[in-house]
Amino acid sequence: MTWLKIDDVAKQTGLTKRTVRFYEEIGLIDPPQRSEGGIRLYTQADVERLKKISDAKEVLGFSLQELQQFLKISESIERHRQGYRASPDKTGQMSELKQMAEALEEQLRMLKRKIDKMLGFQQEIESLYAKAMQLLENDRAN
Amino acid sequence: MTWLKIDDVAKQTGLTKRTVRFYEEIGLIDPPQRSEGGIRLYTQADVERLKKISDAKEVLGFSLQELQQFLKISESIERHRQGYRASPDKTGQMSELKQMAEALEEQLRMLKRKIDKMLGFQQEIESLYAKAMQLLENDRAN
DNA sequence: GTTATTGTTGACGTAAACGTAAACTTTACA
DNA sequence: TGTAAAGTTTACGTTTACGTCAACAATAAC
Repeated sequence: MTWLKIDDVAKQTGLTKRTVRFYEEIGLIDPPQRSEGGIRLYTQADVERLKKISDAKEVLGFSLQELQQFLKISESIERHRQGYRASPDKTGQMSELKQMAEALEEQLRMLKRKIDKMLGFQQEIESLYAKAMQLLENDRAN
Repeated sequence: MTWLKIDDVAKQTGLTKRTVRFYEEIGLIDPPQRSEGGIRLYTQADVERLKKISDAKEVLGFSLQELQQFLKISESIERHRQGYRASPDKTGQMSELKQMAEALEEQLRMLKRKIDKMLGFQQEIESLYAKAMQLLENDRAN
């Protein structure tokens, strides 16, 4: 296992060291391993998770709170899947799962709306770009 | 011409009255007409512009500064098109236009990247949703 | 083995994007 | 025409998401 220190992580993710520590502070990522002296040691998996978080934040426009929510949902479903929490509380699990499913449906609706609007903007920008090019060509013709 | 007051605008756009005034304050929208007594009077066009701004902010994740930049580009191109600024400074106009075109290309690249990542997330969420449904069905079978 | 890096924990600072409260004016309407 | 509702400005408050010291500890490099 090859360990990474916070500066490597920062370089690989594009986040700052401060941000990485901050994400740990607010519980967005689990506290990583530590060296004897107390220095944070990350794995490549940690880096991937951070990359994903960074992407999700940038692309989906999620706040860090929403991201926490979303990550909790994913993990909860994975946990259910792996049979963890074979708790006696069947009914509780069921209603929990239903809530997750509803939340996911909501996310999907949101995403689709956003993608649609993005495609709309893309069209618009392309049209603007075409107009700009046309103007430039007209000028060139003189 | 039928005038709208700020509360109507707020309701139509989904923004708050404070936000509408704030956008005016920072120059994101032009100051609207005023009544004799000094009350802001908006047109439907103002509402549409605000809706667009709101969409762009939400969907593109632009900061208000970036939005200003973007709006300036659109307007600048429209102005060029309509022959406004038939200024004697040909060369200046050209290089301005070139800059706009480059900025637009940059925006397009960014948009495409975002759309791609969004589609990726959509896949992922759909897969999560499928897993959740499967779990629910398994439970139902008991 | 001693410096130069790099890391750690506080703690306070800050920019963006509004929210909120106060004090006052303008409109709407019964 | 008087009063409630809606609007205005001014100004300070708040939340989010980090940035930026400072003071000290641990590693790395020579």
